Amino acid sequence: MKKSESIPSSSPLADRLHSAAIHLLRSIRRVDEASGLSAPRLSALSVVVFAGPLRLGDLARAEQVRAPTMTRLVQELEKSGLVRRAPDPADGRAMRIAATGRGRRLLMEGRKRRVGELEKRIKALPMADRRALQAALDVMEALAK
Amino acid sequence: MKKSESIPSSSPLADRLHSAAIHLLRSIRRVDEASGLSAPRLSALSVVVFAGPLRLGDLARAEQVRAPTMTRLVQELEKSGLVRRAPDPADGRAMRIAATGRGRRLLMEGRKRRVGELEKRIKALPMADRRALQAALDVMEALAK
DNA sequence: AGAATTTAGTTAGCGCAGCTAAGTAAATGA
DNA sequence: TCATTTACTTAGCTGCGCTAACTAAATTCT
Repeated sequence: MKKSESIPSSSPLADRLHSAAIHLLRSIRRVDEASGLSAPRLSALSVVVFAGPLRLGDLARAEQVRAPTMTRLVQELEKSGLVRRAPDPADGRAMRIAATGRGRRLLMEGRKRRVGELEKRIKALPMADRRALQAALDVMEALAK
Repeated sequence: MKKSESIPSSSPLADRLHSAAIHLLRSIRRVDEASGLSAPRLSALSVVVFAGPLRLGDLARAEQVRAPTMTRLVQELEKSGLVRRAPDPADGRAMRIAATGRGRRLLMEGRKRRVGELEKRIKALPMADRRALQAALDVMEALAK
């Protein structure tokens, strides 16, 4: 999934989009590590921070992973003191996940670093390219369902 | 990294792009599995198919992974009969990786399936959205370096 | 030419993320 | 009330990424 010019024109859009997403994420991974959190943990933490306290199942759905996967992610985040788990007062089976102050802080810093790298590259782009990216984002988010 | 509307405007472009890439890939992963190959294997196979026979190191670089990772990926692809390894006649240390007929065939089918899902969603988009996506792709590929 | 260094790839072994299957406990409902 | 469903956890598997350490070939330097 590399050389887009060698891929015939049958479905190049989907193909290139897929490829671009893979390589974009791979190229950012290094920076992610600087925060001490992996991409999935950072992503989950981000949802907890921005989507407020929420149930584990909802978090799993938001992140498009199964419950056991999210259980483990949350356990690690909790061990690192970034997130707190409390029984849902309304439902004895459920757990409510909330960000701690430290979690909030670390996310912001991590986000700055991680996204800073991307941001740096984006800033180096001509305005037209930036606009193109901007315009495509809503579409991509919709595609990801 | 979910609700873009709750993220302040400091660096929303990079942030949203990152998030969109993550979720896009996650949403495609299921389909990928239908081919029997994981995303990394499919991606590597694709490079071998389209970028012709090439050395393992070059393949690793193209896929932005380290040599040992690529060694393992190639071993699995070879075990599945999708790829052939042969000593490089020009360099006794190097291995040349080439796709087999089966590899080529499977890639095409897999690509159709995998990308077919994306394609389906893309086809459902208004023309303007498709154009926006198209325009952003070159930019994204450049960003991924 | 011969020794030292560099380069290509492999092996070993680790951490982490995804999954399914199976279990517990609480909620729902017949 | 008893059965079923739902929410989460535990156990255990596969696979991908990495680094460190190794072998062997190529290259470089006397």
